Amino acid sequence: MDKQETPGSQLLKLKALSDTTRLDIINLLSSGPLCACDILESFQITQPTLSYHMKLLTESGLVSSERTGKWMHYTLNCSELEDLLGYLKQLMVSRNVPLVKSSANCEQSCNQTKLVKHN
Amino acid sequence: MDKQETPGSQLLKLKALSDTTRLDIINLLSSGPLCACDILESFQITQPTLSYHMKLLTESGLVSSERTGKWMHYTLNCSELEDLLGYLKQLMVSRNVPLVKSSANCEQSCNQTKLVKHN
DNA sequence: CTTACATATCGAATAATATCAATCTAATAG
DNA sequence: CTATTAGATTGATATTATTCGATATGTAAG
Repeated sequence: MDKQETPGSQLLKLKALSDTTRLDIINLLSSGPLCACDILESFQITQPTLSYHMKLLTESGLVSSERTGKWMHYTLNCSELEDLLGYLKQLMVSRNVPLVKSSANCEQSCNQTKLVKHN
Repeated sequence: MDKQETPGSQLLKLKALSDTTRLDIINLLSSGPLCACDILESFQITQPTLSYHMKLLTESGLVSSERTGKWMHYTLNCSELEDLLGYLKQLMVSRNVPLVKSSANCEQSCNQTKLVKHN
């Protein structure tokens, strides 16, 4: 019943990155760790909203958090980003493994390379 | 008023990839071009739904479409994927450019590297 | 021209996300 | 202990995405 997650749950990361605010936060963190108060200043959002976004980012693994006294420090987790990169990179290596069941309706024509004409 | 797009509109691609169905479609296409009818067979969705997803994928640039008679052929656009990869990769190169305005409230403490203690 | 088939679009229903004000918790300072 | 400050959580609401049935469009075949 669970949604089929891509290996290593890359989908979660992609979801985390698919929002302007969060992508901007990732950009900020790419320059080094920051505490929530600093991140908050860069955006026109309220503190609860930032907290919500940081939760999604940390849950995706892309960002790790560490408490230092009252402050939360957020760090970009490069190894998880690398994993995502690896996953996406692998999509570009044409695997030539027919993941598609042979077609039923347009059998003799579809499912070939683009040069094949449909009768 | 427009949402600020990341360079080259990578956000659109990330949004396109942030859905299980679409990510699965991309996976299918990574093995080679396919027509809509073939893609449709791999999923438990209706034809209009597939059409909707293909629209998002092509609008993001990640997939290009070509009509051959009645059939639509969809092809993974590797160069656009490469662009996205490049964008994400660049996030891992610590730029050391302070994109954050110097903090106002926790001035003397936050906004430093993680080793700095907040007094 | 009519039919059949592949895909796209429309409109409406539903589900998932994002946002905020209010409140809570944890940590430090006094 | 009390007050203060940084963040998290909650509940309500607004916004956006996803999905489908119905229908439209485009293409080829008869």
